[in-house]
Amino acid sequence: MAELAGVSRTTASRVINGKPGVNPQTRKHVLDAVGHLGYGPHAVARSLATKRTQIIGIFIPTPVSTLFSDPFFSVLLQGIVHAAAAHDHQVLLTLLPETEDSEACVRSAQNGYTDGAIAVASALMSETLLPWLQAADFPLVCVGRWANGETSFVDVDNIGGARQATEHFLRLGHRRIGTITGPLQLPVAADRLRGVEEALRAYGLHLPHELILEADFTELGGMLAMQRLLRAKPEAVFAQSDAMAIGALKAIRQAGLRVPDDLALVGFDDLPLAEHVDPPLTTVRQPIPLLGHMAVEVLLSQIAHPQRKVRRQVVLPTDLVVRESCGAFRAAKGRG
Amino acid sequence: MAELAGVSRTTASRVINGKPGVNPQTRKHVLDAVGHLGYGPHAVARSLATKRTQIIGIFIPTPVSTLFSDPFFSVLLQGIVHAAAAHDHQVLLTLLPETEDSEACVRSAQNGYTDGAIAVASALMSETLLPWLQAADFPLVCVGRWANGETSFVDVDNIGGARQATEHFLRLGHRRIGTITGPLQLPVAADRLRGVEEALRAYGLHLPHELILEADFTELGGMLAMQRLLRAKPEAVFAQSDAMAIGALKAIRQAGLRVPDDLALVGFDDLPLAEHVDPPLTTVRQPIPLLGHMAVEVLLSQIAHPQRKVRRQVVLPTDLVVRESCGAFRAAKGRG
DNA sequence: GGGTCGCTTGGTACCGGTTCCAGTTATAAT
DNA sequence: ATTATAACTGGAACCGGTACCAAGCGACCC
Repeated sequence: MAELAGVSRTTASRVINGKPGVNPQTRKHVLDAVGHLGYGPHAVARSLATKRTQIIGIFIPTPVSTLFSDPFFSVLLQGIVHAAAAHDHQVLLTLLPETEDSEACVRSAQNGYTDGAIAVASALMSETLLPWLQAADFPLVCVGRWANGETSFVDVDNIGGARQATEHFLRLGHRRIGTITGPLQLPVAADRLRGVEEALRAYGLHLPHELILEADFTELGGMLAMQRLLRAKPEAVFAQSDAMAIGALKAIRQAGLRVPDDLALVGFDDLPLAEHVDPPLTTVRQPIPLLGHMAVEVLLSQIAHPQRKVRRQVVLPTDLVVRESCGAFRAAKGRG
Repeated sequence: MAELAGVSRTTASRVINGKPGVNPQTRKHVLDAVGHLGYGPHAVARSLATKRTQIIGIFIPTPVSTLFSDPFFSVLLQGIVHAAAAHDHQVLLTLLPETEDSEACVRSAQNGYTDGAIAVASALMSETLLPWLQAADFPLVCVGRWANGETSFVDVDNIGGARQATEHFLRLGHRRIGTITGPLQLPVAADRLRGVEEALRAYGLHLPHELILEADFTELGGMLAMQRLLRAKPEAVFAQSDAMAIGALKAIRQAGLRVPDDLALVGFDDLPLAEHVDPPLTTVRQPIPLLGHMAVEVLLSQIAHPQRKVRRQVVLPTDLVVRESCGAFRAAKGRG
């Protein structure tokens, strides 16, 4: 122990934590000793005493651990890790075990290593785990809107983003607009659908049933949905994710049609992939790193003020990134 | 505390850890109490006593934290997290602060929260941090070969993979083969270059200087390198990463040439992106999730047997994934 | 010169587990 | 009946820090 080199551990503790009320000479003496024998405080012991670990958890239900290969998640994670580091916190990846006993699951997650946690919204999460976590009064922030008003969340403006995409189509002259959605029981999918409907309604249009295809956010799902959607002969298609848009692209090409000449296409996310496909994908960009930052901010403020029951709910704006697949450049050229 | 519900905490501890020597009736009694008041052991306190946290760290120097958006890293991380979970461990993401005082940096990383760590090889890591970590006798496994023989590592067979790609070109009849490398001071880049040279040598050929272009593994770097490489008029090009191959693709197209008709191209990694570009990229696949698994296995065995100084070094095989960009299908069609 | 105050410092309990050892009781052996 | 032995349980120390409180000490004031 460092305090062998001079003083009592109380004083050593004061020096190391930079607390006031220590003689400058004593302080220097302690710091010398610290430097001399390469001492570093033992974080675990400190946590036990202070009841703070400076660690925030990320809860991932095992069944959805394919999340990792989702670029959305990667970028989100990067944002979270950076924001956490800026606040002197570390990030613990916690895989929630697959079990029907969600109470035990929550207990194991809330094992004391984390001061609070961030969870990515998913059907699984919301149905089984969230209620327990809330009941345990554990600081938690969801990424993605969560229907229950009790929980803090950060989200992007899904309704607005979908509306932007749809309005873009409408301005380009398209009227028969189809959409490929995610699982509609997820708020994110329902919101994006609603955005499409709102934009159409503002133009006095409505979205007929046969132009809505429900899929699962994946590329394969997008391809299958597009194959069915083609029968309804849309002029333009808004896919709720870039992955589905890319699947749709394949289906369209297989059907012998061209994008954007025969069919305009817009995605959602702005994955790095989006600008590399052929044609480059017009898409709705989400400020994902910012989303991660906000999640950390909200979580830390909740940890710092556990008594304050205010749950903060943050919604960030989206941008439409216009590339080739929507046909806007071609239309402009034709006009100009 | 749970032991208020019956017995001493010693006995409670025995029950919870499933140790022998407890009366079945007492055991049941304790378990009832545990279930009744929703008790879960406090991981931090346990760690303090046992000196084991069941957490493995992943060390990421801040300057290279763009790693997160690298699909290689995402998949690796997924493999690590899964393997760790299978051994009842969690994963802590530790961003190493940017500072020239690498000793302090290492001390902060080795703060007691982790039983050991996995680090992704990088120039930065190897030059400054690794020596300290080794000196501290801290269980550490590198992903990517590390020149110093003292450290455990897991890696893929970079030499073999590059050889596979080159032999593929040779079998297709190409003789003037160019290559775009990563930073050659990294073992991974040097190895892949060596694989190319070995394959050529087996055919009695050698690699002239003007056909080697050093880049930085990124798409932009690949594009710039390809622009210069085109002057040497290669028939086929092996890029040491898919990202660079994609950059090369752009440069080739800008130059008015077609792949694979005018120039055959092969990458390395098999990113998800690889099959979506046009033309789909022939590439050398790395077993990345397996790499993560092995890293965890090696690390845990090292943690379990700290006295045994044997550093394990694992090298996994690679596969050539043949798609369109190498021209093999076209060649076969032409022949058949 | 004695009392108060402020600055520094050390003593001690505590966080919530684990571990070692001693003690208690029941059972078996002599 | 007495003692050895085994099975079970509890007491106390310990892991390495932090927090609270008391005490030592010189300066200052009256």
